[in-house]
Amino acid sequence: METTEDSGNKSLDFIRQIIADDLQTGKHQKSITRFPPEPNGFLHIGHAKSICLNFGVAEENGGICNLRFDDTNPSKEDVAYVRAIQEDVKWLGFSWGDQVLYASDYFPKLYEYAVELIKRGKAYVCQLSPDEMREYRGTLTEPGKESPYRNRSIEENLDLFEQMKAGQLAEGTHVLRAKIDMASPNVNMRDPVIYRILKAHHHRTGDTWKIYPMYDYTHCLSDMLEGITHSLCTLEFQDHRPLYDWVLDTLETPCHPRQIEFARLNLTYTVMSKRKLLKMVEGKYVDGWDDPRMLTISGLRRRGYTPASIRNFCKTIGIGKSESRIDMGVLENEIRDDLNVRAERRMCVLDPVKVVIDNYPEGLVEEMIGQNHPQNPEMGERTIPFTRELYIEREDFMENPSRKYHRLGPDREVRLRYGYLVRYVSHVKDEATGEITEIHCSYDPDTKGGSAPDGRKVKGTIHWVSAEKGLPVTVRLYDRLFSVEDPEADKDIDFLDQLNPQSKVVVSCAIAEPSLAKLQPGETVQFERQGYFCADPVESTAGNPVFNRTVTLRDSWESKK
RNA sequence: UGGGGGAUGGUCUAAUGGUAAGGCAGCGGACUCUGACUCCGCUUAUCAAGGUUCGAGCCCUUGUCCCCCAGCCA
Repeated sequence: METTEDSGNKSLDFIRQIIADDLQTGKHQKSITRFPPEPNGFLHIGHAKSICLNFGVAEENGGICNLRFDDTNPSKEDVAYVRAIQEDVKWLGFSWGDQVLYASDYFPKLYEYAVELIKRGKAYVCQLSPDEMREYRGTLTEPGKESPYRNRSIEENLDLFEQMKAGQLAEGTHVLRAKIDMASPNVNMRDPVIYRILKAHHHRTGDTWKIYPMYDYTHCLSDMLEGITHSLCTLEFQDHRPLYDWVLDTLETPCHPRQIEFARLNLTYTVMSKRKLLKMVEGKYVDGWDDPRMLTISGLRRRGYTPASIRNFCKTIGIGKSESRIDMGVLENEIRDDLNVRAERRMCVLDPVKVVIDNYPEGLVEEMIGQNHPQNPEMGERTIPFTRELYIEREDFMENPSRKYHRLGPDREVRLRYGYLVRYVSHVKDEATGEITEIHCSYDPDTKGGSAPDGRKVKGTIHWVSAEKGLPVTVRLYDRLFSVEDPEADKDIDFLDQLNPQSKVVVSCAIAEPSLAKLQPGETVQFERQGYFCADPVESTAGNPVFNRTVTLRDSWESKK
């Protein structure tokens, strides 16, 4: 077996080096890896890291990466998850070998290996209760005690194991244990359970099996059976590596995959464990696994994140062995980068205030021309109807603007993007509320399209939508799901108490340029000055699209204020 | 107080005995029909103390702090 010790923390290079060495020495012809999710929940951004790593290194070395479901605990698993996981991996842009693999496909072989273990005197059936077993296991500082059932004869073990398999014994009464060392300083080696009785319906094998193998026993053998060369997993399995190796060594298997560990992903302002995500879904704290606020792959997809942005994110954070918490801003930067080049621009007013162009003819509709992308003429252009009454963003007008404010205000001239230069005339205010209800402007007919023939410049360009031709839309603005950087930092506070009440804001009076009516669900556009918005692929009302905000634009005005 | 890991700016990653580099964040500036994008500039780091060496983030010694492990979960 491999005895090489890890050194240093540069896991990716470490992994690459090991693989390169193994290939060069002829130990392996190509590298075969696997991505082994348990189908007990949806995949999240943390899995994406593992997916990119496993599929990535296989690709780099002309090998393949298997998709294998680690479905050894039927009580937690479901076919719905199996389906969703496959979709998510595909969507991320990866493909596995000829077929999807399942640990449950190996149940017969795994059983044979267990019998072999018993025959070699390396496993025994134990009747200690769970409580007793915990007692016998010892503690972190004290060695365990040997089970009174440890030295049964091979024949008796074989017979009992057969009875377990046949369903003749009750759940919790008997388990099969590896006979290793109850005094091992590594508690994982203190005669770990390798099979338990579970009379649950399995989503693939039905009621065939009454006993199910444990992870530690299953994983190494599954890897071996598939000819996996490098088995990449997260840090918490480091203590399990001796057991992984013990099973393969004891069984003298024809090949022996090498387990290498790396740190799992943590992000600020979110939680990552499936257990917690499940709690949020079941407790209806979110609308489902694909709620756009969730950092699940399907949530991110619905939110408008692209596969490329997630792959780039995984590349940029790297692989290491030290626990870290990546700033959410890194992920957000990746999606901005990607969407900036591919999303078409549109105008949409989220918080409208009416503007009347006093000197613009009533009833006239002019079709203005807007570039779909300011840096890429190949993306074409669209027309935008301009009318006497328009809406602009409420925050684009200020009664008493500071010198640094470049938008509309008393005595100011600004450009309506792709429209006209307009000058402030007056504004109307609701006496009772103090709210501005209407702004009157005059336009310069010589500035159609937005540029002045006399070459005069204006500092501000604002976006607008025709009041009469505009398309009402629903937009959902998302803030971070949690209000604190590390929702799990304080162990006395439940992470659910850290949920951010502002995490979802629905804007129903938004109005957008009419060209948005043609947008397909799932497509993303940039609402100029507002951010990137994805037409919700799940929810959409005919003629009144629902948009999820993917991410905001950076706004230096915000920081200058 | 057992075992296994880890520690480089605010954050993440690189530098394998030879000028501590890059991304994100931050700050300043240029440009701009998006206060976006783009471009330019700047601030900030080797856990500590010893040792080896011409030279140490890297090697050695001793500490400190952090994470994981006592499921019939994975």
